[in-house]
Amino acid sequence: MAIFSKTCEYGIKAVLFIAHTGVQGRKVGIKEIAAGIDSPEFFLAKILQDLSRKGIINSFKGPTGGFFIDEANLKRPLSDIVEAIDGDGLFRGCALGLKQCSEINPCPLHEEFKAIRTRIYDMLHTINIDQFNQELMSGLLSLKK
Amino acid sequence: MAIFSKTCEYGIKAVLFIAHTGVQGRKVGIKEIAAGIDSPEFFLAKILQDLSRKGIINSFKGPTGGFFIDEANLKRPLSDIVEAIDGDGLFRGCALGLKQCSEINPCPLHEEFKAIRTRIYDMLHTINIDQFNQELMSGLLSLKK
DNA sequence: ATAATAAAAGACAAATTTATCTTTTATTAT
DNA sequence: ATAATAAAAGATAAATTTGTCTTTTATTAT
Repeated sequence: MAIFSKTCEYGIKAVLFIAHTGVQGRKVGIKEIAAGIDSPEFFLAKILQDLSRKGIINSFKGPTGGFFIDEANLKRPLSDIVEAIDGDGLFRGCALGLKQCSEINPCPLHEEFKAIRTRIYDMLHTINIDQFNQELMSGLLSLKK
Repeated sequence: MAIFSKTCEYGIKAVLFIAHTGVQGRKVGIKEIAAGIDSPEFFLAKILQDLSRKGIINSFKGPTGGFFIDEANLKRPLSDIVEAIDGDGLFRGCALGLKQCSEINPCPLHEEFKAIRTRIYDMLHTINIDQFNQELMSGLLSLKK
């Protein structure tokens, strides 16, 4: 198992890709995004539609249309994307899937996972989308392979 | 998304349950385990067969048969179970699923996830199976609900 | 030896995730 | 107005995960 679902992996990569092309004030089409992050085009389209409907990314139809991310959305933490796709199970759920796991009714892993959950939570809430633009532009970071 | 797959959640809970009944030098049948951890019986059977085949837990057929965990296996770290079921993606894989993600070809989340991966790795390798027996026996920990 | 017991193995099915293709709608440029 | 473009929406399907049931094999007690 990976940390995120495939859907979420594609979603995050696509959002970072859109943000980074947006630095040039440029909208970008699904084909270019899919190629840029090495993901199945039609599947990614579905994911971006979903994020778009939820207002996390922005889009226009028609010629000169495409996806982009406005100022407000650029400031979003990564957790917004993760939550929209995978939910909050990663940083809120019980490691053993117990509905009623808590401080007073802990599962065996409760204490040891607490710190990790917090850590993941903090990270996803601290990082925001435009944070990587600089490094992405200069080719220091990879979104494919 | 949860941290572990359902299969892995059931697997871990079952192993802890078997270990804890084993304290009384007692083998335990699939029905009792499934009831004890609130999991689908036949599905769990498959999981335990797999762990048994891999030598991570022990079993005997026939009357007086059942599952148990021998001395050596009780000393195993939790990571052995997780790896046997979910693989090592959780503490080794790239957060964005990139095959070639590394220090020299990092994905955008590489640096920030490094610490978390290490943390999860350490935790799963530090905890061993019989570690919870005391608290499980005294009812301080929950394996169901 | 035989019947009873319990795990192992096999076969199948539902549910979910991942992926593909087609049609529709909104927008732009001519 | 019309044609071209690109996302949105709809429909379908493959693959994987999760779950269920039946048959076989090993072991024990009678």
